[in-house]
Amino acid sequence: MPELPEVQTVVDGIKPNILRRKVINFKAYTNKLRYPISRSISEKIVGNYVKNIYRRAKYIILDLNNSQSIVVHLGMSGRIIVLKADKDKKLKHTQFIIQFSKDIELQYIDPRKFGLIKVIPSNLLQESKLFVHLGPEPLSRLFNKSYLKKICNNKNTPIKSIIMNQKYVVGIGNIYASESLFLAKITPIKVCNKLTIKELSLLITSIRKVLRKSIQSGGSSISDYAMVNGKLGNYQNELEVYGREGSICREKSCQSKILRIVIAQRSTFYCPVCQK
DNA sequence: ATGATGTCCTGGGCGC
DNA sequence: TGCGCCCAGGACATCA
Repeated sequence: MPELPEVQTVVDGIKPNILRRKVINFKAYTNKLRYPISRSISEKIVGNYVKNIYRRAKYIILDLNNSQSIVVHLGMSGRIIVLKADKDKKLKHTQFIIQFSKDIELQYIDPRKFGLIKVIPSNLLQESKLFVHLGPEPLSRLFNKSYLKKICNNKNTPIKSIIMNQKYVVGIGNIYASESLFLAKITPIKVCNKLTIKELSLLITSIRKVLRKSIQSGGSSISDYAMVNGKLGNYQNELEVYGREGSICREKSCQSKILRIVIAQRSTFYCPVCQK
């Protein structure tokens, strides 16, 4: 499911519900997501209130007043919903619940169990194993053409693999990689050291445009993603190439069909006419 | 060291 | 209706 726009939508959605609320209970319904769920989570978080909520890459971070941070990743199929905690009722595939004061709770729903939850001291987050290899945020100035050019210069990897690699730039997954490359009119198999600085610059602005637009739409609801109130995002209706294999390209006067190929084991969609 | 491949896990959709 | 197969938005470990 969740790439940067979806994670940002979750963060924006839970923020007004739990900011300054106190954690009063933590319950896990599985002992393992991507990693084992530590038994000490409860004692590290219960009784403390939420000071700040933000996103880094595809991680959701809740800073607590005791200098601990709750880190959540949604993996492929993770969702978070905000509920009134009146009935202690777990939904299908809920893997953990965090209860807050004033009867608010977060339920983490994840059928495939590829997500994670970890509590890490706030001041050690950046150097933690989860964060230390992360590249710049795509919406920040650190992600610019000279930076990207340097990365691309001595590699013959397809450009799509570069922009999906969290080491080089974070937040872009399979959907938005295809969408950004379409907007930039660059074919996803193009070897990255063949791209000119101009093309890379256009790719950067395209990535930003696609991500910003999707955030405004509440993300893409494909299969199981929804916003924290259960409403669907809308960006799935805006997708130009992702999931449109065999359909006609939407670019004016282009009659080509959208193709699907596999790059690094992942489905990749593009227009063979518009993208060079 | 880098890039390609396999793997964690479950469910939905399809063809037979 | 049921079974088996393929596919899925992520990210790591492992191997060449």
